[in-house]
Amino acid sequence: MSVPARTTRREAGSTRERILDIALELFTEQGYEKTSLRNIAERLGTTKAALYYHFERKEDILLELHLRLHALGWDALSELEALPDGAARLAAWPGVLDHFIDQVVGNRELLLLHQRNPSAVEALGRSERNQADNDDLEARFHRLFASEEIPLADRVRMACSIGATVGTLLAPGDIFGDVPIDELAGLVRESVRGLLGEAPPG
Amino acid sequence: MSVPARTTRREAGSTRERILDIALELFTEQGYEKTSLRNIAERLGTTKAALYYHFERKEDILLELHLRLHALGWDALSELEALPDGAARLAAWPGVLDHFIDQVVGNRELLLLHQRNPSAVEALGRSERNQADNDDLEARFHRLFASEEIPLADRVRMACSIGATVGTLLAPGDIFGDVPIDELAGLVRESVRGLLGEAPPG
DNA sequence: GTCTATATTTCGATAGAC
DNA sequence: GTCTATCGAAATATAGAC
Repeated sequence: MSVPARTTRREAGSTRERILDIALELFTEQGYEKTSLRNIAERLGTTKAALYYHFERKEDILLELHLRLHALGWDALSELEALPDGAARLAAWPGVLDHFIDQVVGNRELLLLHQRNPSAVEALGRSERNQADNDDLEARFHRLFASEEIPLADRVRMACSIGATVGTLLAPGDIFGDVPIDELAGLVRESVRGLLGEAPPG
Repeated sequence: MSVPARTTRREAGSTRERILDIALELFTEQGYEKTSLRNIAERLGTTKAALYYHFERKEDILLELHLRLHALGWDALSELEALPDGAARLAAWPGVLDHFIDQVVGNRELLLLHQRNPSAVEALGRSERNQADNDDLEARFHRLFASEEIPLADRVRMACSIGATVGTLLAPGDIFGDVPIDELAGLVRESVRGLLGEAPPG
């Protein structure tokens, strides 16, 4: 590995970390493909070639950012799978979702990066060393939503609650005016509770 | 204009239309930037240069697809603004959302294109002749969700219902197993009704 | 309307000095 | 760790024959 051993533990203002910060911002704003290394280097106040000391390839910058969200997904799934089976798991959903909402608020930028660059992130999983991890995560996720031990109607409600959360909390800019993110999160929590609380008519 | 006048009215299997079909598919699968004109030409069974007879620039292919969704957004907003003000508009929301769900199902591919290529679509609006239209649409949309004539909690519920709908109905592949899209739409309808029907506790 | 050939630009990546 | 200089590939776009 040519990755410098010194920066393995994250130092706050390290160059490596500054690159990741800038990349996160530019990838999200302009898109991964439209963001050139020259683009990143300019904002960092250095040259394109300097970046190659810290990352072997452009892809590796995106990969490192991806892995940080990947770890969160891993935790979230473990939390779900630790719950009891069937109806009991469904009953525990509101609590899980509360935690999920906190995670969305706390990792808004990382989630936006993924939401706005789905193709680039998927390309990572297809041609990388971490393909195994990725496939595993996807399989576990699929097992949760395709399994018939929970009625389809309830699985759809679970999906709707996720869609409502990310769709609203990741909504661009100040859609609602300048409402603080925490107040918004609280309102989403209440809204989604209504979604989960009722049985289907008939 | 070098655009051929003949294809102004859409002929079913015209080359122009076949290009748009292929582009829609490839842009969505691989992303707009990663899809080269050579890529499109190959699947069409022709050459890169031939595409330039039908479209002046690559951007124009995306633009035409964008305008088709743009028109739908225009209609949707007009429908909303035709409703009475304030609380009455909120009361009419469930009916509006029913229509919206139908539109999402009926235009799934176009919506996926936009969902998966936000940066490319935004770039269209910044440097194009249709910037005025785009800004207008955005302003009207913002007016709806930032206006204080509807309580914030209710606006959040409106946003959540949209997020739940697109998040679930545009979910990749067969998340729930192979459930027909119409059945899924019905379940989303019921789920979201629960979201809108309840008043916040306290 | 479609072709071959080519101009032009930009990007990711490398080499080697300091 | 960062620099200058450059390579090589790939993309958009154009020119002009058919």
